[in-house]
Amino acid sequence: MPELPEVEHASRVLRDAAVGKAVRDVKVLHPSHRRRLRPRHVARLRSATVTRIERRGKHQIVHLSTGDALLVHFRMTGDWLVDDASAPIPKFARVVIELSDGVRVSLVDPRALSTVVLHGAGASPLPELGPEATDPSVTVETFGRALARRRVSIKHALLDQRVLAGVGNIYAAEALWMAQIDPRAAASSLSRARQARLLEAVRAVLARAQESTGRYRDGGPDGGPGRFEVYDREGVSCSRCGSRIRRIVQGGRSTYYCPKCQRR
DNA sequence: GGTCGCCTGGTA
DNA sequence: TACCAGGCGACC
Repeated sequence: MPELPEVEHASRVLRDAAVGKAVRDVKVLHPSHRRRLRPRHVARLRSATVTRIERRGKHQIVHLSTGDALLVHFRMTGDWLVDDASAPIPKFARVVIELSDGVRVSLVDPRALSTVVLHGAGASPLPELGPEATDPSVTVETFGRALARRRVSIKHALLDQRVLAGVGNIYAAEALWMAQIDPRAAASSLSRARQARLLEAVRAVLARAQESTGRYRDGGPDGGPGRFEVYDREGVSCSRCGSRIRRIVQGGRSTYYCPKCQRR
C-alpha cells in the first residue's frame, strides 16, 4: 500500500494503538527481519515505553522511553494490523509488538521487503530526505533548484526522496499526467512554469489521496470516478485527450503516461 | 547513469 | 507458468 498518504494513515493507526504504552513482548517472525532485529534489540525493546510516533517521508519512527528509536519502512506491501494479543497471529505478520494493555500491533507484509531497525539515541537514523512533499512552505524556487541538479528523467527525480520526501511511483505518474509533462523529460529541462505546475500537481494528487484515506483508486467495478488517471491503465483512453495510455519502463519501474498530452 | 536483489503473492 | 508488483540500496 504504502505511499505517503497510506503511510501517514498507518502512522496514525500506530499512534492511537501504541503511544503511552509499554512494550510487553516483541516477536520477529520472518528471517529477513531477524537479520536486522537481533535478540539483543528485542531485549532492549521489551523494557521500553512508546513515547511518540513520527513520520518522515515514508519512514515511521517509533520513539521510545529508553532513547532508542524503532525505524520502520513498509516498502512495497507493509501495513499495520491492530488487534488483541489473544487472537491468532495475523496472516503475513512479520514483526509483532504486544503492548501492556493486551493490544497487539503487527507489521503485516506479504512480500517481507519492509524494514524494521532499532537505533540507539544520537545519530540520525534516517537517510537524506528532502522536504515533505505535502509541506506548503516548499516553493517553486527550492523545488526547481532540486530538479535542476538532477541529470535524470523527471519521473526518476520525483521518486528521489531527496527532492521531495514521500512521492512514490503511482503519484509521480499521476502528478506528471496532471501537469502534462512527459515522464521522460530531463528533470533539469523544466521551465519555471512547468516546475510550478508539477509542484501543484504533486500536492493535488497527494491531497486527494489523503482525503480518501489512502488510495485514491477503486472508483468501483466500472472504474468510475476516483480511479487513477494513468497508473495501471495501459491502453485505456486518456480522460483529457482520448489517446491511449502507454506503459514504459524507467529504471526498472513501470511508468504510465499519455503520449499525446504529456509533452517534453 | 542503469540494473539487480531482496521476498512472496496475485493475476493474466 | 510467467509476469508483475505502490521501494530502496548495493552494485557496475
